[in-house]
Formats: sequence, structure tokens, C-alpha cells
Amino acid sequence: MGVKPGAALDRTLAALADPHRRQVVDLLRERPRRAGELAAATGLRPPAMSRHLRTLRQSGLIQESHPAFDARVRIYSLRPEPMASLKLWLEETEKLWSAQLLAFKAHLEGDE
Amino acid sequence: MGVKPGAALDRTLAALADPHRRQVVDLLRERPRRAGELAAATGLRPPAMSRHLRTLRQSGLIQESHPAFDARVRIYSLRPEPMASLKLWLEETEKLWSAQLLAFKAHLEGDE
DNA sequence: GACTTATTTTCCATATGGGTAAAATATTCT
DNA sequence: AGAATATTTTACCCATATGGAAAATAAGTC
Repeated sequence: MGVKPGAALDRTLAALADPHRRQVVDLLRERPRRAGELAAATGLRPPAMSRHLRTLRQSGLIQESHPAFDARVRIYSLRPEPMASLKLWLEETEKLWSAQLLAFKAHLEGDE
Repeated sequence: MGVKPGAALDRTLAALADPHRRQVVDLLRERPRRAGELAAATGLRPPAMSRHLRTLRQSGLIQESHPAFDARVRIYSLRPEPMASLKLWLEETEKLWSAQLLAFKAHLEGDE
């Protein structure tokens, strides 16, 4: 009973909530990209992008890697785990919600 | 070219990003509830809950209804559409991401 | 070694959001 | 009508987040 369940989901959602970060994820799902490339694509200055990349990294949504040919550049790519958790939560919600509908339908048809 | 695609998703995610609002959604997926009930369940004062409910309503995640027996109370229930959109986005991400993996695998096996 | 490039860190100013308390609305009860 | 109940709105405070500029790192290039 240490960690509140759903704390990870909160961080995932918080990371995805920012439009610029969502844009980054949308770019990364096509292919990995360099930090500078992402800054240019979003119209943000490098510092701003760097901070967004840090929060995305901390949420576990992306990971960083240094290419061998040039150790200055950092390439970012998506990590699937947080998305998978989010999907699970959505499916659980859907499941309970449809149960709710069934109960309501039963109610209309005359329950006791 | 008026509305930026994904603006709705941004509002959905922003609404879900707050822990208290996520808690509300978790409560509502079991069954619809009254505003006061939600405030008590989360430990928030009624004004705070009221604003969260407004945010959730504006994001389209919940809807309000007045019961016939007492027009003072407001009952909130989930709406499935925003969740469905979010799920679509997740699936699209998953799809592109697995395509990325396939491309990488092909690359390892010696492409040109 | 000096210079340029890629990215991050620090500092600052501003904006946004959440919480509380008090007041306002709307509605039911007596 | 007057008191009580359910919920929202308003005013105010505080914490956090975000963007830009400048400085700091780190690593290639000549």
C-alpha cells in the first residue's frame, strides 16, 4: 500500500495533455527523431523542447539514445508501456460503462 | 482548415490529467452520481468539485441531468464519445509504432 | 587550440489552475 | 413567507507550468 495505483497513469496523462508534447508523440510514432528536429517541427525554441522532452522522458513515454556517429545529438523514440497502461484503463472504463448500460436496460424492462 | 485536428483530444487528455477528475471518472464508470456525492467521495469541498465537473462537462466526458424528484440535485454520468476518440488515437499510435518496429527489423536484416 | 554545432540548464516573467471561503441561485420543506 | 438544502459563482491566494534569452556543457570540425 505504498504507491497509489494510477499514479503512473496520472503522469502519462499529464504528459500527453500538453499540445506540444502530444505533437511530439505524433511525430515520434512515425519514426525516431532528433531533439532539434522536434523543436523545428513544433516551432518551439530548443530550450522549450528540451524541457518537454524531459517531462516525456520522466513519464516513460519516450526514451533517449545517442547515435554513434555524433554524440552531441540525442534521438528520441516512443516507448509502448505507458500507452499500453492507458489502453488498459480505457478498456476497463468501457467494460464497466457497458455494464452500467445493461443494468439500466434491465431496469427499464422492469426489475425489482 | 478551421479547427486543428486533435484539439478535442487535447481537451479530453487535459481533463483526465487531473487526479481528482480521474477519480471522478473512476467513480462514474460504476454508476451515475450526484455532485455532492462526488465531493464527499473525493474529500473536496463542493466549490472545487463543481469546477472539476464543469471542466469534465466542457470536455464532453460527462453529462449533467436533473432528477425529476428534486431539481436541486445534479446527477453526472459518463459519455463514451471522448473515450472512444482517445482509444482510436491510441490504436493509431500502436499501429504506426509497430510499423516502425517492422521497418527496423527489415533494416537489421539488411535493407538498402 | 579556436570555432561551431546540438542540447540542456538557469533565470525570469507571465499565465493557468486548484483550493478555500463567502456570496449567489435555485429549489424544497414547514 | 421563512428556513434549510444542493450546487454553482466569485474573489482571492498560492503553487506549478511554460516560454524566451542567456549561459553552460559537450562534442565535432578546421
